[in-house]
Amino acid sequence: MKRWDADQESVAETPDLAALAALLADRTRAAICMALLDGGAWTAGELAEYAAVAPSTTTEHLNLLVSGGLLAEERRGRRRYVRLAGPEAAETLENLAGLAPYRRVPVRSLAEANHRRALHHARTCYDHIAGALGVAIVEAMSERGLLGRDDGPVLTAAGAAWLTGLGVPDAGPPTAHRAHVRTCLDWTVRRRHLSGAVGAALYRHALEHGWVVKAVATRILTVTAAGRTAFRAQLGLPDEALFPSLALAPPRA
Amino acid sequence: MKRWDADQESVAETPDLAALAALLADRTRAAICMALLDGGAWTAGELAEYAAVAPSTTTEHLNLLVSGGLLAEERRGRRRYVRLAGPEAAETLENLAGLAPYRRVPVRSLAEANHRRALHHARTCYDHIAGALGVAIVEAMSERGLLGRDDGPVLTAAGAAWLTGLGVPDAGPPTAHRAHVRTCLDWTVRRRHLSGAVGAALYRHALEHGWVVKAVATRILTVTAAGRTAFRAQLGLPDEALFPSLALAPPRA
DNA sequence: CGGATGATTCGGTGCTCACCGAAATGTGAT
DNA sequence: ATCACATTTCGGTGAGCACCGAATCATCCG
Repeated sequence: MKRWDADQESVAETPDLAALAALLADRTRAAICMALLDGGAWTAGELAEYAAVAPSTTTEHLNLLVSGGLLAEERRGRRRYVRLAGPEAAETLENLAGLAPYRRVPVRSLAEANHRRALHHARTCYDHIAGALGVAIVEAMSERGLLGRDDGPVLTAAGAAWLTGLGVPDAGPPTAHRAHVRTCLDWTVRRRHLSGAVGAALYRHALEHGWVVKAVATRILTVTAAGRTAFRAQLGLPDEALFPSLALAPPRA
Repeated sequence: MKRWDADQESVAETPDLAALAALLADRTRAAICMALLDGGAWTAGELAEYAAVAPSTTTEHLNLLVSGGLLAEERRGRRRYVRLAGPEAAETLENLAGLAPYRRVPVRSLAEANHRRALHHARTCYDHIAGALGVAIVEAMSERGLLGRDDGPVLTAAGAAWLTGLGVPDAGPPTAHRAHVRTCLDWTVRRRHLSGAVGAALYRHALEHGWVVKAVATRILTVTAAGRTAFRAQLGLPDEALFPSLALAPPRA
């Protein structure tokens, strides 16, 4: 047990909030991170095109994000693949996005408008389901007593039974690093959707059973006919949550 | 139901992550927010002195933070009081701080060293208890089966019974806006402490029963003799969690 | 009514940083 | 070997912004 010595060179450690925030304070870097919320690995070139900046600029941004611990990289041949560093990074991004102000952006083409509508309807959020579909799932589960009331992140006994009945693996015993069940603010609908280990397990289940399919290179999810049947039978989801054409623009703030 | 029209001026909304992050990307503004994590209202002058910048500079920072929605202000006479806008803002800050890298800062005086040690030992985090004491509470509650295992934010039946036995108000039925029980990363100890509505209720209880007292103008909590007795009897907390002099520097990352 | 105090406005300064293009590096394919 | 392709390095440029001091405004106090 050492005592404090006034003459000794002495330092303490504080979390450098500003350093982390500075990583996201740039439009281009923020856009890169939002794109990576699909959970996949992108190459530097893909991100350069997506963000509409020169490849050299992208390199600099990726260097910052990787050394800041937000992104993980993997070099394969002449390619540089980057992805989000982990679930904590993803959830922090989502929560931040839910709290952030909205910005109006012009929609330039019909294709882009359709893309946006599909995103609002159903998409992946790192490793779970977001968008109107994700929000509807949480609300249906709450109504049916599968989740603790409202946004309280509690999986009830009935909820656990429902999951095992579906054949969803138990999400293990709650792991050391990941909260069992969690919700995060959905940035399109401004309501909560299911994340955490249970959210991830449910998404995996839906994929494996063909309830939804994921388009390559985007985060868009499409609900299949089988999926509609399953979501109606299991959770009584309304049509608004099952058909992209019925998804509306988010309510004004 | 309107159809999309290609010629119509058309906009969509995206969360402006960069705008929110830019608010925190500055050292001074980040320091201000961290200071306000004590949950209290500070005047502009106090923050100027705390952050070691000119009053005029502080004004500019506060304008940005308030109009960005992170801070709420209240003008009383010639004073400008600011506080965090709400629990969501506070929890976002805490989570961000937990994910942020550490920065070494020099400790210039014995007083500052003592201050730091006290902060590490026990402090308020907006409206609940953080520091070694807060972490010890979570761990003791987990060991005793009052909280769902590990960091899973589940309050067990035994936990609910324990709280009512203490006379802690039920934290209401889980409110619409606030998660019932939640944990957030403690930036001194890098482990989780209890937040959410239950964490807040527990802190209020401890204050009202004189288990802890809060020093004015800081976030430091001092455990009283009565508090030591109570924490030992109720949770079996070890002395390390009850005496500031035994609080050690955080382990190296 | 002064005089003190807290906060704000404004002009000006220096630094940081996002960006690009051109050239260079390294890897894969022919 | 040679060409194509993905990425990186580097120098330079321009814009944004954190900061201060001096002056001003508003409020409280004697």
